[in-house]
Parts: sequence; C-alpha cells; structure tokens
Amino acid sequence: MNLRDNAPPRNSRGKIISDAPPVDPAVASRSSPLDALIGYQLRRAQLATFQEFIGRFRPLKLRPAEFAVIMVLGAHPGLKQRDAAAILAIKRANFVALMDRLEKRGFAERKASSADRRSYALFLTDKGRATAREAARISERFENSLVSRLGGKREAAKLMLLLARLTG
Amino acid sequence: MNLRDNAPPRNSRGKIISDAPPVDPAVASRSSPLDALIGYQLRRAQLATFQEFIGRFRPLKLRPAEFAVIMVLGAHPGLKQRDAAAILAIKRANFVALMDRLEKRGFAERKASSADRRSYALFLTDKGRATAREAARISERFENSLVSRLGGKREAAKLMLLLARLTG
DNA sequence: TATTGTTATACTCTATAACTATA
DNA sequence: TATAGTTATAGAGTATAACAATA
Repeated sequence: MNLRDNAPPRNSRGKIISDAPPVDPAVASRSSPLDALIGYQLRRAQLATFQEFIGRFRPLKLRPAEFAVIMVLGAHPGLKQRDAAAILAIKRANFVALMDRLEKRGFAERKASSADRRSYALFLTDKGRATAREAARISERFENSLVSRLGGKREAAKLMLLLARLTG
Repeated sequence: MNLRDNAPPRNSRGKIISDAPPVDPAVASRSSPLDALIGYQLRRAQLATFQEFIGRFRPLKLRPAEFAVIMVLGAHPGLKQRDAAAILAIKRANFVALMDRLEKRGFAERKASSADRRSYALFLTDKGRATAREAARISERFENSLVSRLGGKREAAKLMLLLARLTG
C-alpha cells in the first residue's frame, strides 16, 4: 500500500490542505465569544482610552506614567521614591528610570532628605509645576469628553463605582 | 564672598538636602489626584481583573491572549491568521509566535487553504477543543464572580454598556 | 538585620520594516 | 502591484535578584 498516495495533500510550507471553506471575516469580527466577557470589554475600553490619552498628551510629550508621577508630586511634594512608587503601583526599581527622565527634562528634582540619608524627597520644579497645570487642563478636557461619551455625570459616577468594585 | 559657604547642604549622592518634612505615605496613598480620573480607575480595574484571570488560568497554563485565540478558533474554525489576528486586535506579525506556541502544545493547527495557497485555515485539535471547554468553564466561574462583585446582572450589564461607549 | 535607591536582567506586549511565496 | 505569513528588531511595561549606603 502506497503511503504517499494516502497522505493528505500539503502546500509548499508542508501544511495539510483543508477542505473547509474560508470563514467570512466580516461575520467573524461581528461576533466573537469574547464580546460577552467583562474582562475583555474592560481591556478594550482601557486600550481605547489610553490610546486617546496618549494622543492628547503628545504635545506635552508625557506618557501616562509620567503624567501620573507629575500629578502625584504636585499633590504631595516631598514624597520619597519608595512611597511615590507605591502610590502608583510601580516597582521601586522601575521608578528610577522614570524619575531620571523627569529630572533630566527639568520637571522634577530629587532632594536629599535630612531625616533619612538613604532616601530622597521628590519635588516638582517651577517648570514641572507649569507643565502639571497644563497637563491638568488637558486631563480635564479629556475627562469632560469621556463623561459626555458616557452619557453624563451620573453615568460616569456609576462607572467609577462599578470599576471600584472590580479593583477590590 | 565664599560660594561654598552659601551652597546648600548635600548628601553623599550630591543631592541638595530638603528642609521639607517627609510626607506621611499613609495619607498620600489614601488620596491621589488620579483617583478621580476615569482612565486611571479603568486601568486599575483592568489590571486587577487580569491578575485574577491569570491566577485562575494558571492550571491550564493559558495567558489571556492564548485563551482569546482558543475561544475565537473554537467559535470560528477555519479562520485565517490575518482575520483571527484582526478580530483580536493583534498585529499579524505578533500573532505568529502566539499561534506557534498553541500549535506546539497541540491545541491548534494550521491547515493550508485550498483557495489561497498563501494563507492558512486555523483549527483547534481535539485536545484544543477539550482545553477550550475547560477554559470556558473557568471563564464562566470567573464571570459569575465578577458579576456578583458588581452587584448582580443588571449592574454588570450597565458596566458593559458604559465600557462599550468608551470603546467607541 | 532591614530598608532605600540603584543596576542588571528577563519576559511580555506592542509596533514597524522588510522578506518570501503567492495572488 | 498587492496580500498572507514570516522574521528581525526595537520600545514600552513589568518582575526579580543583588549590591552599596544607611538605618
């Protein structure tokens, strides 16, 4: 018995040729089994929101993490690296390069703490505070846009409540 | 005039020593200016949800992206790589290694399309379908847990509606 | 001994350009 | 000329281990 004759047909890359008709991608893209999953819609909404955030902050050349650090240092001047990183849920090892960049761009500075000579007290510079004010304006416009997309303040508040329940 | 005497005090790393008292981290972590931002809460909720997802799927050794591919191929057998990647918003270049891993683990297979010899038709194997069923069970339990955390089906449906408005 | 900032390192995810074989 | 799959590569983000200075 000739095995070669019984072997299924293969293409140039050695893959077995399928008899199944191709799926219409327009149909497939309209209904994915993932669409009903909370986690999947959460990820999609978060991705879309961050993409727009990045676009709106491009003029300031601030990435989300950099914006977050500037906002936190603006609200809590004198924070030490360990605590700033903890607030933002960033590992202290990864916070170093982030802070280096902000310092190099003249937005923030590390001052030695007189109480504990191992640690720094972090502050915004004048330039950093000016950038923080402009960033806050952009953020507020973005927030207003999101609220209106959600259908108003009550809907936005509802979303925040529900998200908080997921965050634990 | 002695410039050295007027220079501010510095620590061993050359940083100016700050006079400001250190911020109480317990206070700071309770109120960050980011807490009021929809995008920030969205990110936190998404991170927490994905962390739990990863934990629940550890027994199956499936990452979120791998779970997603298996679910999509289960629902749409014969999809070609380009369309599977498009449905999941993954670049086709990045889909290759993902599909390689699923194929190597015996969950999925590439079959050559008879219509277009450039492309593959993607299918789950028997093992892949069994894994998909088990994954669907884990996913359903996780979904039920999320719904109950949200306060019930009406609340969950509301969240999905609001998230869809953000996704655009 | 423990902690702060740091370096080094690794792994995932994502993004782009360029190649090949087909169409 | 354009498309499907692929490779190579680079950039973020994230995780751990280990070290020096300091507590």
